[in-house]
Amino acid sequence: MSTIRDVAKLAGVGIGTVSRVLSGNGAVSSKTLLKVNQAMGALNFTPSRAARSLVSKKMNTIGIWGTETSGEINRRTLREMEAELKEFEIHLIFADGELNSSKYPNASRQSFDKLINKGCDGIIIWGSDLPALEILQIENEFPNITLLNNKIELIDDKCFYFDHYQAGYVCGQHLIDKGHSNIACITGWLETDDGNQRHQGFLCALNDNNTNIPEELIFEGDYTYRKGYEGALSLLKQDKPFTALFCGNDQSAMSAIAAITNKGLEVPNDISVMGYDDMNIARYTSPPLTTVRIPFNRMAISATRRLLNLCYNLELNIEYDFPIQLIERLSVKKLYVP
Amino acid sequence: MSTIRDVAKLAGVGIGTVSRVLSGNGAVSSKTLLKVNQAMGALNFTPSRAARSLVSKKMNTIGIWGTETSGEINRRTLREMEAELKEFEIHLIFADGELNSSKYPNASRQSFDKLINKGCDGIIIWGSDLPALEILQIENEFPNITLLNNKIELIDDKCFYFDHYQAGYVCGQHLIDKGHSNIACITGWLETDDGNQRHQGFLCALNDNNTNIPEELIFEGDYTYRKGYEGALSLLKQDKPFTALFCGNDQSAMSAIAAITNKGLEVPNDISVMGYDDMNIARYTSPPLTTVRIPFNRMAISATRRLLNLCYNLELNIEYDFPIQLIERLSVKKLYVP
DNA sequence: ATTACTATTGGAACCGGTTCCATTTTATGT
DNA sequence: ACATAAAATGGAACCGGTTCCAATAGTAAT
Repeated sequence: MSTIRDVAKLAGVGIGTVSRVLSGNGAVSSKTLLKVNQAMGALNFTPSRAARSLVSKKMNTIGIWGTETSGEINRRTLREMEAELKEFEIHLIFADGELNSSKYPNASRQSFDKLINKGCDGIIIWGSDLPALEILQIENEFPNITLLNNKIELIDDKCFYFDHYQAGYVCGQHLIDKGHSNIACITGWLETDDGNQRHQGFLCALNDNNTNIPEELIFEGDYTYRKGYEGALSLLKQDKPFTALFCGNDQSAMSAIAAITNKGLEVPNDISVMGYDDMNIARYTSPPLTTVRIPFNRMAISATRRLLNLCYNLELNIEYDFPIQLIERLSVKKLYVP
Repeated sequence: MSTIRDVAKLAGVGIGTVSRVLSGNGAVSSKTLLKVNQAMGALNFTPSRAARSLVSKKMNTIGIWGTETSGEINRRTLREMEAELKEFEIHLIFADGELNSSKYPNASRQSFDKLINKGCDGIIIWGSDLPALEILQIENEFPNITLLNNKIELIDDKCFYFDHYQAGYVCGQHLIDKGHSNIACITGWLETDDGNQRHQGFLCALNDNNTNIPEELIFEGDYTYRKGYEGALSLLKQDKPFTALFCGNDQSAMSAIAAITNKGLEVPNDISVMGYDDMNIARYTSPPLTTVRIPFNRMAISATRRLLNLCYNLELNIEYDFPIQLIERLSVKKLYVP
């Protein structure tokens, strides 16, 4: 609990000098530097975050806002962000994601206001829970934000997103390339932008290959295990047979596989299944899951760094381009086409 | 950005009065109360966390330390803790769990010191990564800690753990009750206390029923999908046939099922598999997973509340007893015993 | 009306840093 | 050696709250 004044007294210098040593800014002679460092060591001195924040008007804390902070992928990502911030002694806090803006129209603004005012220096908005207009308003009065997995043209330099449209296209094309023409799908959550994009990209790939997918074989999911399971059962009940199923994420793909298997059918012999995300478990399912890998960590790191640059006038490196990767395993089978 | 002095000026009162209104402590006449509240509203005043922390010497932040902050179960739990803390406007931060004390002998102490000194008012130590002795030392100079999923006799009132021994016993007994006598297992991570306990409890149940499990049918896992998969393959390669497999957690159970299925065997007809944790996905696997549910959320909430009580002199309700729940699904089959 | 006591109120001092300026010390040039 | 510029240093003032005490207003009792 020693203060800068204790250090100054022990070292026989003024408090300004100690402060200079701490920040490394002003000029300090090597002799005094040594004295001060010794004193700090002897007193086990650590500067008070609170006092620093009070004068610097920086909380050295950034917040994350959004409901997408669940899911295995996202947790892995949070870890990476933590690591990135630790170096700068910045804290990461969550800004409750339960407040869904559609359910509580004003809740999001309120929780933002709280954060913005005194809680943290910047916010990473994860996902597209908030309407673009609202985000733009927020950005206007509070420019220290960064978007992760969301895209708004007007503030493109603060957006770190992935081309889900293209990835969806790759998935569709892959199933076509494997000889499938009767294809079903369980979409992601279509109320989110990325869920929509990957679905559109997927449909476009089919269309470009003169394959069309009947309405009955499109099941609207929401990324959960539950909808994956129910979706597969529902699709199987339709009259239209299909040989391949594209799912909006790995979770629904996994439970869809379970449903198919429980119905006595075999993956991939009867039905090929393709996922999206490449979760850890994807390689340990039965059969191992063909999926597409999103470089989520790199996106998150860049979003974090951009925010650090904004908040603390740093110039950390950032990337905006995130290539996808098709991961072929065994859940998609090549159809023999006569 | 308005301060308490701005509010005082606008309301025509002294700063002390505003402070009294803020804290709700001192006596304030209803007239002034109204004036001050109006002024605060007009200025959109929010008190500065930094200034408050500086004088109160509380950071209004608590930390989580431990490698166990991964895994679906744990993430769900973190959410609950967040919610609990939000009410008190306390922030939750992570104290890097990568620093494994065995890998970096001093790293844990160092990162603790940092946190303790100025970072946060209390710490929840999650899991048993740190040796008990070290925890006791820490507790000695820094009493604001709480243990989650770890037990140390001397500070039992700060420990919130689950009786994994008993749960392991229940699992063993369940397999026995279902008529199995040739049982294999893929353990959890035996270097952790809870992994060990559930294994011992499991063995004890078998032993109490005059069933013994040969060395070759015990595969030492580590909770990962990978070890579950490899473990199942390795066990199948042994010469000893078995009809049931107990896994240290759901993740390894799931990948074990995948391995068994990939080898052309059927769960539960050829081999019954039992998990441990009851992850979300457990009911959507094929077959749905028989497992045991740990009331982790409730444990975490109590650990959090206990810490709040310690740090901020509150008296929130706490519970210490956490019953388990056997969740029977379809991955364990009743054997016909002649 | 006066006294005695209680309820309100204002604001100085403080928490532990940073900033900035006046002052002192040291270095450089002639 | 002396003038002068440059480097190093000390500490007051400040950030925005809380705490505490002296001062003032209000109330009841005599």
